[in-house]
Amino acid sequence: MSLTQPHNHPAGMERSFGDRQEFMTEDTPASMHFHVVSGGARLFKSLPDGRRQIIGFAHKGDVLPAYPCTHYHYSAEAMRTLRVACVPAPYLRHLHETSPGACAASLRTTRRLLVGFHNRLLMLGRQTARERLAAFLIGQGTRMGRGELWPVDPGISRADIADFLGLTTETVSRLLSAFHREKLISRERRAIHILDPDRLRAIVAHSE
Amino acid sequence: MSLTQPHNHPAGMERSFGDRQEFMTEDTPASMHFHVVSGGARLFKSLPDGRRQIIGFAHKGDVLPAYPCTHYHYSAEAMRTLRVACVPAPYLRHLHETSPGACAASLRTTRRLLVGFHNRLLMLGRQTARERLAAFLIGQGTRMGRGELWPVDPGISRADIADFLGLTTETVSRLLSAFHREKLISRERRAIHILDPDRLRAIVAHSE
DNA sequence: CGCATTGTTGACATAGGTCAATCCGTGTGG
DNA sequence: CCACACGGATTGACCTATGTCAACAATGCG
Repeated sequence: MSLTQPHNHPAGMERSFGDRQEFMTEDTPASMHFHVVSGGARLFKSLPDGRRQIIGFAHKGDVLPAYPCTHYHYSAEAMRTLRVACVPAPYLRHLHETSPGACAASLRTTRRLLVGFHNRLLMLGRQTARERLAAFLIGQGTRMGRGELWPVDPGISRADIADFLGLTTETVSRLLSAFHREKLISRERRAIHILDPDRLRAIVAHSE
Repeated sequence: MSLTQPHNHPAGMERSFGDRQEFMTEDTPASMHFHVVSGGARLFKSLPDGRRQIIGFAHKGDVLPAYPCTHYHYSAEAMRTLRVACVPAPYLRHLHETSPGACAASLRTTRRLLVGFHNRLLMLGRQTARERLAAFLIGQGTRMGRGELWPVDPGISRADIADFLGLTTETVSRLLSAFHREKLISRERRAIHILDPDRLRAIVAHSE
């Protein structure tokens, strides 16, 4: 869901972007990795006719890598404001080629991402809208360590949720209302609070 | 679609499996990477009620890695017969920690996989059944180098295609019939031959 | 305070799923 | 060498989850 974790690398040139500013575009030659210093970004791919799929969100500490060093294979835009440090691709490449530790760390985080994508393929390919939304809420609203509950980032709009889950805003809205009626969540302003994580988890797993 | 490419590593113990034999299971402690020597395998995840999503196929030369070295995060079964070399996870880990070249190579192949998954998220989340099937046929039936056309592996059943694309066998069958009527493909026995790759590609891209 | 953007809700349309019958290819036994 | 049986594949009739279109409500910004 979020991207790779930081290595220690030199603070490259920093740049800031405003709300919805697209700072990296699919099929653009990729020469920089972006390390998020503050704020958030959405990463997405889109089809020529405008259909969009959100690949993930990036927050403070995440790195948006320039994968194969020719093109970015996804686009990214700032959510509200965003500050990133730019790490030149050749720098990281060189680091990987000389420091096994750094390379192994990148490999580990990349693999962790991969496992996340396996789950999302299952979700998008085989789960119902209800199951997907429950999975999303669990993923966003609980932090893995403790069993703590966080409100879902209010910077994430219904459209973002829809584009993340492969649904429409209307469906997301209706399901959120249903979850609310079932007392699984509460909504105040845009923030969503999880009330019953166990039942949500049950929805994800057994299609309740 | 297929997994990572080979490093040179010692020929570990080899094992063979018969048709549909599941040789690696989700949530099983993972201690081996499997390097495919011959035959093919399907990699998948499934839900408790039996819904299944095929993550990818592996062929000769591909490696099925034990990602985070605790559990496999997907299951795999043989398609027809399969022969694999087992590479102990600690061996590869050690190699990665000591040889930056080997580690960088793994990182590269893992990243290539990641890019493939980005595309599949877009496909599963936002493309129609028709577009998905066209994308699948293009992906299977053309090899990137030349513009050569291969028949789709007849070891891949309609159920496999459906589970790969997040559809049902009936839908796949109906669409194949439609493609046949439109002279985009021909079917002989189970093998599917691509007749008009350009038009198939057009379907993938602009939702024709 | 009023516009503009986002979210909610409803009525209706449809892509794709479900269930069921039939077909076809291959393998088997007589 | 043929009948028969079994597992896929195909096709059809029908159903439903989700999308589409449209009206309206709520938020938040200038």
